[in-house]
Amino acid sequence: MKPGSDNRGDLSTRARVRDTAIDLFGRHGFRTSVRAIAEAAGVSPGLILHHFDSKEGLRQSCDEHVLGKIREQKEHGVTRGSVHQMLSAMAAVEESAPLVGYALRSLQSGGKLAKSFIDHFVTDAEEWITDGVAAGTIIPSRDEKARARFLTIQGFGALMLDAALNPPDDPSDFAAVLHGYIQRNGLPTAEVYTEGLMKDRAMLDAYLMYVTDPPGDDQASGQPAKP
Amino acid sequence: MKPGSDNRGDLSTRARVRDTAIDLFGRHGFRTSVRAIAEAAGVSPGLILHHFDSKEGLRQSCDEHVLGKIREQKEHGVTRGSVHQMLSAMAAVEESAPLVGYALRSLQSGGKLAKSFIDHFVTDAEEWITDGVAAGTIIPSRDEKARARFLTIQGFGALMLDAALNPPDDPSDFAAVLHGYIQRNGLPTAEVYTEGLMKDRAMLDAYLMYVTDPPGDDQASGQPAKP
DNA sequence: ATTGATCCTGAACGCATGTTTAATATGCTA
DNA sequence: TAGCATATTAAACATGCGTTCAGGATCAAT
Repeated sequence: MKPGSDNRGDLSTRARVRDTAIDLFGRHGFRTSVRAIAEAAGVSPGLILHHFDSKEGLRQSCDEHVLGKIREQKEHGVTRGSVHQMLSAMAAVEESAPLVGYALRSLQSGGKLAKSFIDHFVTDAEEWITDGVAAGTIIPSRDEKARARFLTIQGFGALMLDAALNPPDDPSDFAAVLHGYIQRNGLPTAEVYTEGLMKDRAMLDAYLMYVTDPPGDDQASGQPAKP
Repeated sequence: MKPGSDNRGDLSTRARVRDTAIDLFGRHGFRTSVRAIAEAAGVSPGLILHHFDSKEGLRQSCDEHVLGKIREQKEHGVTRGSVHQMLSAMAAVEESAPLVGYALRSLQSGGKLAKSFIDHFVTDAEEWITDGVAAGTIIPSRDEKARARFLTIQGFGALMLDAALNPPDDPSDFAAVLHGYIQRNGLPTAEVYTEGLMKDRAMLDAYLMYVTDPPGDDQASGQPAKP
């Protein structure tokens, strides 16, 4: 039926528009205009809405494609381990760098892809944490799932905020962004995760007591979470 | 000279416009239109630009005011301690809750206020960490300044990302946002910070070796930063 | 070759936005 | 009171945006 697009699969104009959209959205955020995407892709603005119905439809297509590609990379066993390792590896591959940029942007705006994206990495974290605990290299937790999610959110959150505060010369060079982050925070990260932060159990005990016997909704209570 | 505004200090129309701007910017982000702010403040759109020259000028005035108020709160010694503790305390006070909202929004867009805001909290963190180390409750670091910054960025970053991923019923109720965050991540936070994450020093040693003898720019090197 | 579907374009529409402008109201000063 | 600077408004302006529309180009099928 469709003469040019569906049978030729992903090499079509539609795919090209989607890819340049991913690239520009990742580089300059989601406020990038349809016209700008059209010009970069060498098509007319009208065509984009012919293919994707609306700008929102275009974003949805981008979301799906990015998530699919990331899942694909995982299947191929590109990386195992930490968030930053995987992102570094992906950003280093020329082809998938735009995907990383797009994903990070979508994290910032917290859409549906953001949730899927994080869930994906949480699952990943759960796996290598379980392995680590079994191997005796990682301390077990009272709630492994909560810790995996926490570590993932903490990792991405710190990365995004650090990048926002220390914008590199070329914000679209995500390898450089990662590099800068590790340079600034590598040592404290390693320290805190292997040596801990608090010397006694006062904070942890306070929290455990807090959940067992929660006080009123006032803020004058114990000190549940520290930094 | 100015009959109504400057001598009467901060009770003027100009101040009212600024305050409602802070409130709306915090609630709905910086894309809030000048017209919306004008309507909420009960003035005409033109008046806002008469007082602040441009929307950017309005934002700058908001930035200065928010930063000043936060500094003021610190001077009065309202709170000491972690990011979440201080934010909780501020968000609980009806009057200063909008300031928290505005500050978090500005963190997200990473402007100039964001840097000042973070710097402020980093300084705060340095203080209570130094005290903690002196008191023997906090483990010393090889680079105290870097760790203070890291912990601050990690704390804010995790909070912002968590809030973006789990939007509460009323995103403008920042006390609720904080509460939700602590509920989800309080335990793992306490765990990781008092018990650590890694059981052996392999990761830390790998990083220390990494900075002493940095490899090429490939990602196939050691494992500098973990999650 | 004619048809019909799809791809694609260029111009236009409608809307929201930041900003400007001309005019009016207000209140201090002389 | 007269004058003048300031506060304030309502309307218009200019721009960029997402989107629509009418028509042309391209290609498979009859």
